[in-house]
Amino acid sequence: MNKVSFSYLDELNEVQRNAVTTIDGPVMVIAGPGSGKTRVLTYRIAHLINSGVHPGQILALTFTNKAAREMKERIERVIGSSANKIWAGTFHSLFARILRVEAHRIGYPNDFTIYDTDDTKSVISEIVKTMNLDKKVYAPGVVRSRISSAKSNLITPKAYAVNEELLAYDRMNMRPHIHVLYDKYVKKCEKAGAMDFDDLLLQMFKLLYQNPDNVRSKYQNQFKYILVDEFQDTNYLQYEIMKLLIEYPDSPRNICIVGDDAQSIYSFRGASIENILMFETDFPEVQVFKLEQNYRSTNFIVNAANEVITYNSNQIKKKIWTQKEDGKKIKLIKAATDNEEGKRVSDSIIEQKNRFNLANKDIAILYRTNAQSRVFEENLRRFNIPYRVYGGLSFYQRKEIKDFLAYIRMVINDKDDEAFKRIINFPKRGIGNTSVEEIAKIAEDNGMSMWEVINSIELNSRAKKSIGEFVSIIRESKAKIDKLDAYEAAKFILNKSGIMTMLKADGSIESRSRMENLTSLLDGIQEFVQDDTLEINEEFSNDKSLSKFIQNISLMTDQDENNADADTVTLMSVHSAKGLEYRSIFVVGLEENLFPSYMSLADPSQIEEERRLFYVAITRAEEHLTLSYANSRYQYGDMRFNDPSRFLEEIKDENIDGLIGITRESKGFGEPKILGNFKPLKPKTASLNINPDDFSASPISKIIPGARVLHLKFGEGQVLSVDDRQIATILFSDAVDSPEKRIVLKFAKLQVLE
DNA sequence: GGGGGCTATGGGGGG
DNA sequence: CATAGCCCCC
Repeated sequence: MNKVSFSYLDELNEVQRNAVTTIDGPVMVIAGPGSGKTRVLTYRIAHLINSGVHPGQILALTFTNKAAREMKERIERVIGSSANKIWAGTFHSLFARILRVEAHRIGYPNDFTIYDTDDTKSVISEIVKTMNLDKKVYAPGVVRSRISSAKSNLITPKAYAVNEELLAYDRMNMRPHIHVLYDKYVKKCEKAGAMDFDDLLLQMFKLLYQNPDNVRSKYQNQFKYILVDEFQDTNYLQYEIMKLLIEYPDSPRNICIVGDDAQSIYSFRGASIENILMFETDFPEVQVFKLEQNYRSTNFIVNAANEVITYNSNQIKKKIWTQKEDGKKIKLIKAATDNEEGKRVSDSIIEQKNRFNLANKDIAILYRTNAQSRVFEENLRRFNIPYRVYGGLSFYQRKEIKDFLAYIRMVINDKDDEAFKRIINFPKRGIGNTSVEEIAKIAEDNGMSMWEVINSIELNSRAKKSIGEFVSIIRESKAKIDKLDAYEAAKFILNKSGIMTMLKADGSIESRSRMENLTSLLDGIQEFVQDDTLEINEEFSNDKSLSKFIQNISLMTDQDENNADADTVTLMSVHSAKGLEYRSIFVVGLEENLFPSYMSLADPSQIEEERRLFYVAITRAEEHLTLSYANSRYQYGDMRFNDPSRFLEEIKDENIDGLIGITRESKGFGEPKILGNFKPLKPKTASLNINPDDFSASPISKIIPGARVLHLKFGEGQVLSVDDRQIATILFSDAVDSPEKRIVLKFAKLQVLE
């Protein structure tokens, strides 16, 4: 029955095997890209379980939802359904889960609200306004990041107020009052029963550190084995939480950290490479395993990665290597404009699919900023290449979804002033800014929530009647949530809110899509109600209330994962590509000011982080790596000109193939004139399967009317005519859209068939 | 006091 | 290009 099999150990190389089987005491795995890190992690967990560890005693922490999901899936494949007993997930989601049970011990309600970045910024703006500070100087984003990094370094508002270094920095930037804002912000969140993303860590720390009712030992006993993925991305606070969980008298200190300093790309949110050094000091008995053999990429790609990273001065010495063949050289696409870049990349994707028999899902386009996706989306659509965009504005960040969720938040936690402000006058019911500010002021002065104010204080605002309407919507909804299941309750609230009525009345295409989104959120809630799979810990699993549903929604940043197996090209930021691999990778927008980002140019350490980011990007590729840049692009509404990225120069020429396509010396405006044929292809174009080795382009002089030719993209065709500009009209009978194509001979790859 | 339209400004990455 | 803030009219 429970036959224990250790056969998976045969699939590992020696270093990997040692990293998997050394289960006692602290272990550090330094894992280069493609070195089988995830395999080591999953097999290590499988090995723990095979060695008699109960799955519920394992805590496996990751940074992104995507990494967590992938880890869980892979563990399940190895050990079966008991995998769902493992505490595997992101720091934020697992700590939120614990705090949902324990928060009352540290003065928070267990059904605390989670503030996302927008909520946080809005709270800060409010404080800046009431303090009569300049909102340009105290931009909410800037203030938020100061507060966030204070929290990440365990600096309380009190400590901040006397920390000369921080104060001096703020004075230098003409923001001497940040410590006051920090203090007020924390108090406001506490009063609203809300935690921001940093609080999920900070309050977890507080819980373990202050140790009410000896709660710490409960979790120390529960988590006998701790694993941390992407350790180079942890911040000080996360490190301290780990230590509280692992360090106690006679602790076996079973902690395994996995990471790669060369892939540290999150210092902007407080991650610190120093944690790796600190770990070696705090756990001197640590056993270190270095995984340097790369199983992912061919040699040209590995070489390029090694070359690029040598330009960084701060790094743990290691060199990745591969036994694979040289493979294809790196391709470079040089475009005149961002739009041409989009076209050439799409063009190149079609060519690769045909020449190398790649599926769409083997291909990913990686960019530095999410805003770059638009041009690629447009062009991929034009070529009828199915694609999927990760990141950017997720489903839960859409306006209509946030509005509806704000209603639900209000119904569940009426102290949630951020939700209150969002919906008090949405849909429009005649309660303007003046009234809202009056309510906010009274709330502030009396230490009440805004909801309490409108329920207890007679306002002289003439919006009184409308406020009454709002109160009854929320009250009636409140009366329902305990009687109905999450789905019925949500449907009731949505109806009451009037959002749907408003959208229906509007009738625009946009409104219709908003209504669809709301309906699909309701579907999601229905699914949640009917879902019968068990969660990690049974004490959490029977709650089907609406409150339970929305509790972790702020943490759900990924887009719907329903069709993860669909055959689509993937578009995403380099950050979210970490940990993934594709047969073919396009890294686009390689220009100074963009990649590396203009934000990083002044600071050498930030340039190094950009370089690590580039390192991450190129090491995602298994066989094909294409780098592209544009001489000019539209940014912030007008045309900008950027130089090619310094990172391109850091790759030795011997690893790079010649240019693809036109080299335009002129940095002119507008569309390049000649770009081949960009009419849309029908989807599911039959792959032509032309072996590139059998293909050799013929000289232009051979392309004459009547000749039979082979084209890499369009297959076999017959030349009808060639005009004096050397443009041939060719009949491709297999082409799905229009069989007749005009081909510019100067750029076309045509082979004359005898 | 509230709502709609126009102008000015800022624009990174993720939980 | 998107959003916030401002002005002006209802």
